[in-house]
Amino acid sequence: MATIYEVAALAGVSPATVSRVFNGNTVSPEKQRAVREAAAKLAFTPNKTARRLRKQSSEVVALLIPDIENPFFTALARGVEDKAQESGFSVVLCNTDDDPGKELRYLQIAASEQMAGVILAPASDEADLGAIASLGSPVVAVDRTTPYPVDAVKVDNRAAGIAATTALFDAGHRRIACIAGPVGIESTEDRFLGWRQVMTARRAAIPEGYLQHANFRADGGHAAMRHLLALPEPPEAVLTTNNLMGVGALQAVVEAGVDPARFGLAVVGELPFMFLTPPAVVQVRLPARHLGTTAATMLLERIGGDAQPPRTVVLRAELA
Amino acid sequence: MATIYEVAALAGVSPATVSRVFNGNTVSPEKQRAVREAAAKLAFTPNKTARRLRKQSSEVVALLIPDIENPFFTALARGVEDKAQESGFSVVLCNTDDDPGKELRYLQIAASEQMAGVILAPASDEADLGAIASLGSPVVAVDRTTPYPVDAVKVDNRAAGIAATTALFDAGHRRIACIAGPVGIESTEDRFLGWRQVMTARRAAIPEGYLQHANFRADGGHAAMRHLLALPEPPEAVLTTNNLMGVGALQAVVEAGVDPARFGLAVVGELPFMFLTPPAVVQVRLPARHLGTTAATMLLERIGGDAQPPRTVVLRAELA
DNA sequence: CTGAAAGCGCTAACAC
DNA sequence: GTGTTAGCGCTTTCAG
Repeated sequence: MATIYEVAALAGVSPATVSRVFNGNTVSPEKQRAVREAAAKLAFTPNKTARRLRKQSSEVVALLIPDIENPFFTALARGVEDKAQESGFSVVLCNTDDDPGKELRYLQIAASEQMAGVILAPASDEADLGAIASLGSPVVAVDRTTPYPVDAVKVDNRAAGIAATTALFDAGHRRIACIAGPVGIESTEDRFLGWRQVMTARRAAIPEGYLQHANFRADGGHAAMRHLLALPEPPEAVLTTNNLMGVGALQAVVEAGVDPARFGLAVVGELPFMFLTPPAVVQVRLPARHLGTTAATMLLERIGGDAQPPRTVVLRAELA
Repeated sequence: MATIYEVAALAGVSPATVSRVFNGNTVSPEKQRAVREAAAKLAFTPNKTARRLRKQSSEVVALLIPDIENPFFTALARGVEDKAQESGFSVVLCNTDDDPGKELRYLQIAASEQMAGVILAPASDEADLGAIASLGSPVVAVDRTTPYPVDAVKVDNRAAGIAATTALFDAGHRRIACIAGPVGIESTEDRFLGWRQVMTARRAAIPEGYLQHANFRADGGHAAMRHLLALPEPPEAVLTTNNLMGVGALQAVVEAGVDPARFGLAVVGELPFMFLTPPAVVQVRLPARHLGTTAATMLLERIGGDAQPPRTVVLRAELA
């Protein structure tokens, strides 16, 4: 790897001039050319590490999400990467598994690698953004918000819950249960509130046991659905507040020998590669990728020096 | 962010000693303690950038894959991240979209960021590993191999094709078509060869048009399947050589009003979240995550100085 | 076992 | 417009 000094020597200029050429500063056309030629000859690539040490910042952002294998976060990640890439940024992927410890460790790495910024789907309200924030690196929260005054991009979860539940009503169902995520997680809580709002507005009873709190994964949805189906008066329809629980719930329905197309299953989120026909599951599509691009855009603006007060942008989910 | 000098001053030692403490070198217990205390008090985290500049290497590896939204690569990525994380490495995610240009650009970034290594699912045989290799950074190819003498982890694709086709035979099908990926891609080519081998061995005819080459995505599989179904003598079963084409093919089957459970569809790869019952699609599970952990393990060994000649490890796929 | 000092490659004042 | 120079924070000889 050639250095700026070797290029300078070959081009007959000073290192500073080489640096200027590669940073778009004013340099006379002749020297400009000489430098470029020399650089080409030596296959010179500026050493980003040295630059980073000097400038105290890099073209790398961290993306902290619970699990890249959740299709929702996969799409989100893709959106982030696309946008970052466009602006010459790289993104380092961090699976937190919703573990505050892992999250914290990654946040520290982000700081010590002087990453330019962080996009974070907080594992908990306790996410300690203090360290990274005090460092001056911008943070944007995605999918979930945090108590810290940082930018955020989220979905209108309440509306999503309402849309899904309404669709179930419109399909003729009345005895509608809800499989919600763990208590205390904002996104799922809001979706559940949407469900309850519709139920109340439509004067539908909510029998004992119709609200299930499950873990956020497929096994949680599966167990909850089995439980619901075993009730003395089982529901005729169910809303799950995220995609993975929907997967588990659907599995339980199928296993129970119930025709999923007759049972009313609605999920907030997408079940990728669904082939049941006619569409047996009501899905409220979350704009996952768009969430990612939006978050990345905001982060890049902050990195670019934008200093307006923290914004929260809310994206709408869409029934489909 | 406190520096090593501030810690040194507070602890009453030299910067070198602080460095030694944080690098596990021999330091007397008392100074050891003094340094740790001072570091804790100042919330000191070693600056990785400075260390990297000095040591000419980092704890970051690049992962270049076609598309994180392909569940196969999602799982692979998860495996890589898990393993890397275990050893204190971060991974930067790069979607090449099978575009050699993008691939090259990322490879250059990897070099100029002095990343410790690269895990690459090569977009093409032309992947220019020269630059990165000459830099001394290890590379391991994953899923697909390359002409360069680097480590590789792949699947026994021929066996996977054989297993899938055999399963179709065993289910009673004889007129079996194959939707293969683009020509020239090793993995898909081997799977297709597995199909042909079984067809020949079993003396099954391969009518005109029963071999379709499609792009690697769902729309490719969809179009190919429509084409097959429109044949004067359509096949009674079809093998697709990757997951996404399988998705498209299944969609086409369903759209054509054919019961997928009666039609014989086999795919090399996994269709995540399949709920058709009874299992309507033969799937040959690819050990995607394992591919990732294996690749990461090999890469880390190389980074650790392992200098044995390049190895290729072949993982088996499993029918399920 | 420990300290002093010399860089790693680059950028940003500061002079000219 | 261009060169000189002083670091960015760390690791690593080299002495002691």
